[in-house]
Amino acid sequence: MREVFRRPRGTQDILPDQVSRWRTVEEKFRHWCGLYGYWEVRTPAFESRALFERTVGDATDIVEKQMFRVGPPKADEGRPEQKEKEEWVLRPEGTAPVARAVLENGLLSRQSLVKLFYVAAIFRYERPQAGRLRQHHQCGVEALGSGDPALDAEVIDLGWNFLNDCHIEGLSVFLNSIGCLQPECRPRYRQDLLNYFWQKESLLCKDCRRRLQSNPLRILDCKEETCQPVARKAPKSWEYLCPACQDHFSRLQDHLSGMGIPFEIDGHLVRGLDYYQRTVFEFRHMGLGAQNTILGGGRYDGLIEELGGPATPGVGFGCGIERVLLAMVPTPNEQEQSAVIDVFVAPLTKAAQKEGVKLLSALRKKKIAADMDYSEPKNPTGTEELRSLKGQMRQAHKRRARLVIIIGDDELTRNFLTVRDMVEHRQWTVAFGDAVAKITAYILGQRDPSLR
RNA sequence: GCGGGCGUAGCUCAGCGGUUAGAGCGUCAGGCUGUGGCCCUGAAGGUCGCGGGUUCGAGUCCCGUCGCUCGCCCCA
Repeated sequence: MREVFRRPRGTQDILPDQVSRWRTVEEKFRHWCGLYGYWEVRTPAFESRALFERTVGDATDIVEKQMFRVGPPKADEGRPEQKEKEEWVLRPEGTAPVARAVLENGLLSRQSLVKLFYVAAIFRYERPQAGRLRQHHQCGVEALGSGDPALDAEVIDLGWNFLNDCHIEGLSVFLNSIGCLQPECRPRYRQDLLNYFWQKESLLCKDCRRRLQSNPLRILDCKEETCQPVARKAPKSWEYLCPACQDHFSRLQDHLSGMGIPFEIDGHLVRGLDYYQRTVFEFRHMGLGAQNTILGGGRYDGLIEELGGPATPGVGFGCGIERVLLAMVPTPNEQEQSAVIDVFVAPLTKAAQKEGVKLLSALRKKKIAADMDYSEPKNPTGTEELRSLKGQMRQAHKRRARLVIIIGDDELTRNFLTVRDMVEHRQWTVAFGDAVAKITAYILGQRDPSLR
């Protein structure tokens, strides 16, 4: 094979036979969001690099090495008069852009609680593997303006119902609280954790030693064999929660229990993004391989403030659509959803094709799904021949057309059309003049038998 | 950034170091005049990812390279 253009590493072409699966997931998500009172928002695919540095955290992997940079065109690159000193990146996550949009457009000055959802492409420069791509798609929700744990519960409940509606089996909910920024809460915990890990430094992997400086909470999460036992015996975050965080956490658990959502406390669940406070959660699916988190989220009460707005609490989650698709049990009829058409027009000569094309257009205007064969004759010069009737009938059958309209010399000279019902194996003729009306009526009658 | 596996037709894959590299599916055409599903026949389609090496001889062995894939890291 000659050299061809290939899609960029870690991206996917979603071909027609897969698109229906995507649409069902997206439609289910929109449906559930609607029931919970969330409104769709769409933000740009790229944002200021600083937005993510500030919110996600500049010591996180995402900011350190996973952001795709986008810049001005080559011709503009070195120009002194170029004003854009700002750096732009493809969005590596969904929450910060939504928070930015809420703040920038003053949505919270119109109402005290803003509930939004999004479906968006997310970009991260990583080595692809099963369930991990450089461009993936997330559907997510963000609820800003309330710190009530009932709102945390609502968000989790929404995710839970959505994923169950997608027929995902073997889903587990993991929950934790990483406290708040009050001195007696996370900072105190962090300090004790640091003391503990420094004592065990020799037992830690080299990444974790680095994390001692940058992000000690993440050591809890390390999968390295040597770090695991150390992490397991580390102080637990919930033992350090300040009274307010403790109350929040236990009320959330009450709500979830009341909603009948099974969950498990995971003291090692910290999540990689800096903006989280208090609640963090993940929905994991067994049997997805290494990347088994389908949905993840938490509370981010300091985020809006960090962006220069008023102190505003918020909760949300992001859910990986590709991972949902991997986890969904495929329903049998899902594969055979090739487009079914109502009418296939089969002209036998170029003269007949002129009539056929007119008929096609007229039928489609009547909302009848119609098509014909466009394959070019093998001998384009001279002959009047199109594809043989047999060939066209085969096409019609493959397209699962209900009716085939045959137009040949007989039809042309005597002003009628031959109509064949491919299901009932019957055929009849119709005068040219009322062909469109008759065919339309027949198809509508087939679709809804009560019209017959 | 680091490991493992794999690159043969559009797709899924056979192919013990030895002639002109195969199958199934798909595509196209035919099976007497203008009629579909099944069946039968035939055709098109491959520089065996690329480059080097070993050998009388390489799709097959070795090295490199690129790509894909799985895993580590991290995350959805």
